[in-house]
Amino acid sequence: MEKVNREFYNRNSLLVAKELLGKYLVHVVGGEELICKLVEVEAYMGPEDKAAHSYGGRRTERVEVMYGPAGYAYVYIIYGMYYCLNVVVEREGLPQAVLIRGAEPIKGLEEMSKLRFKKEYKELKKREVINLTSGPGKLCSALNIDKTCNGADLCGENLYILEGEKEPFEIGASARVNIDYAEEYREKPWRFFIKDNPFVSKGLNKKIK
DNA sequence: CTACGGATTTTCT
DNA sequence: GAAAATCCGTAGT
Repeated sequence: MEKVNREFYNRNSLLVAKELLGKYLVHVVGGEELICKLVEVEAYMGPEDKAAHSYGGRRTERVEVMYGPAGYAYVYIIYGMYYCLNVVVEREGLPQAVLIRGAEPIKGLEEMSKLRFKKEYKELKKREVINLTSGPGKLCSALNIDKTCNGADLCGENLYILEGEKEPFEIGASARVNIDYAEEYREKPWRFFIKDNPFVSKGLNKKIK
């Protein structure tokens, strides 16, 4: 399977977000490949987007990596306890990113289970299986993604994205999650997901029209 | 299955 | 000092 190249990332966040669905996220941990299929993402559009960390061109230590070239990881701590993984997109100087919100475990299930619940995969309850990677903080825990991954080169050997299978699927769109502060950008349909996939974090019921 | 509140600490004002 | 791109347990329907 082919690795996604830098040109893919060097485009508009909305475009990249949609095309990331169905691709495989890989993190090599202790020599083993942990692999998940991306099923839910959100586009953050940079300076114009009131929901983005880089809104208004804000440039702090935390968001610095978004100002660099495309194809690098932006990892930050949320609510003091969880990590969120983003893919930096667009050209250098234009700070856009795609938040990875949900994924389906493909390979390395035992290791993911231990990282997240400290249990064997077969010991997991149904609810726990779904909770392995069905949220931004959850998938970082299962894939052992933390602050040390901030700035990682996605065109490198440790953390990267593969093209994935060419199976067709339907894409859903909705408003982004937990950005009530973003005023007129709150309702923008910039969250994308694979319809009917159980590892999508929310919106399986009423929110989808 | 939905709703709510608490946990916990980095980041920025 | 307040907010934050979240998660989990508990209680209720």
